[in-house]
Amino acid sequence: MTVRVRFAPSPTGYLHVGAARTALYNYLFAHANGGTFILRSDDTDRARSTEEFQQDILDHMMWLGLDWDEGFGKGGEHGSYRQSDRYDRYRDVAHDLIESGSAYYSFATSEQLDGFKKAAREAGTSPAYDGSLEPGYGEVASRIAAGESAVIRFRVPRPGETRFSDVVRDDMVFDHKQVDDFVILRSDGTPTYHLASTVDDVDYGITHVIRGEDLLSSTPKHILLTQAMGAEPATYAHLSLLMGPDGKKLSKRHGDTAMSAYRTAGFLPEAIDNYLALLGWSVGDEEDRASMSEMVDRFDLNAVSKNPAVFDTQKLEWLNGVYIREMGDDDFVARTLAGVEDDLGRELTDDEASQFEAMVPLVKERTKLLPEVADQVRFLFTDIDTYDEKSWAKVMDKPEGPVALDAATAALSGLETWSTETIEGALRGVLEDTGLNARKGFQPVRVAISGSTVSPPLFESLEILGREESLNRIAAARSLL
RNA sequence: GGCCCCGUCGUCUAGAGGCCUAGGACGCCGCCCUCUCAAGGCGGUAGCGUGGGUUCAAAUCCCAUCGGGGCUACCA
Repeated sequence: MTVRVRFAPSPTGYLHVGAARTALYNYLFAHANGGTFILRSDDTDRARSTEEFQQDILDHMMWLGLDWDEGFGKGGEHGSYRQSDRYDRYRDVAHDLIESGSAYYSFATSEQLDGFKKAAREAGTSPAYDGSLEPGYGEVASRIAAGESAVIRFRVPRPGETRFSDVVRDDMVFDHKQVDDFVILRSDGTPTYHLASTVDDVDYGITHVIRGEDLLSSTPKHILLTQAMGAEPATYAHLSLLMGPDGKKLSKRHGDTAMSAYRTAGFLPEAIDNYLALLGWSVGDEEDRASMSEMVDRFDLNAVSKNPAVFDTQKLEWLNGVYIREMGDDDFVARTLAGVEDDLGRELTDDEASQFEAMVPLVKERTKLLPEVADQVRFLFTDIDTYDEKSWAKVMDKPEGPVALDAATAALSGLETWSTETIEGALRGVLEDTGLNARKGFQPVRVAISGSTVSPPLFESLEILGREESLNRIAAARSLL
């Protein structure tokens, strides 16, 4: 049997990190088993679905490298893979189900239903609607004939129970007393999620449904529906939910849940994929690092954890730093140059681009998030007209400030060749001459050329900045003392 | 309220009766390296929710309890 899995987000919001994790696990499972990963658009909630959300989901799936083999935007044997294009099919199924007695027209009003649920709650019994509020056969026929609108409900066989073996949760059993005669077709003729999703899973030959635990209690409905259609239910796997730092389901109020926020914050897709895999699965025995292909090789749905996982940004940042450090210099430039230019508000000249490239190895290991790059190299491309206040106070407004700058100027201006080695030699000489320790002797120079006590390594920075500019900056700072 | 799921360091996890005086990773703390900041190296901190069983032996099995979460829509 060829594995066919699907990720079926509703375009009612931006791609959420939790949804991205579900997509990733589907992707890993498909690839680990030589299967097909399908993307579907479950847009039956026409009021809340938008093209913008749909596009955001697509964009970020691609960005994360979660490319799909078949489905939305890519096509396949099953049309557009967009549910709103298949209303006729769902309606047909709903009516077939009425024919076969598995569903019925329901006239119960929401007031009646509320009363039913309230009574059940007070009595401490199951609040699941059992169809007991419906009119008799004859009346249904005449009311339909009279054109009265009704909803179509699935008739849950009672008594009874549905059993299934969930890949991550093992044996599950649901008493039908607890499951509603749920609506499959709304009064306006559009399908509900339960119907559309189940019909598609059947029609598309989905073999494994890997989704969030929030759908666990709906699974009996889907299985019952599938069986009523005369089909074999898929294998289900329900992933635990992602939690916020407060232990509650991860949501907007925990800050950023939209994948786009992480993208703009400067996270790498590789790092996010790796991190998301860690949330509910162990990538290796003593290692948390794994590339997509390594994850594909090792992925085992049975080994996925049942525990809900807290989304911890700190570890994500650490991983991001790891990936940045491992990136090739060229790749690093490609991914950060635009951000640097954006920060400057202009393009870099060829000479400046060379300076930037020279700085890359130094900057790479000091970067956790991409936008931090601009902060580190900005001093190369802009005049230092303001110095960081604390930095200035800490090293310049001290007796060693002018001493260090004067000595550095003397030592540096006499240099024949301007290189990291000669610069270091000259400045080390300053230490001996002035008796200052390295910290006191070097920090004033650092502030003079970069504006701050924190910068990339000093000697290299001086070399890259160039002799003339370096000496000018030291002189400018000195004149302020 | 009803039904369902889950419960190992602060966080993510390894652990499927003796290999566990519970391992790894992030974080945090300290030391080293060092021109700042990082990175790196070394060391440390911290956990089996609780109470009963079963067993020669339990983080691992059973029961109860407590705690957290999900669902309970003509949303998905």
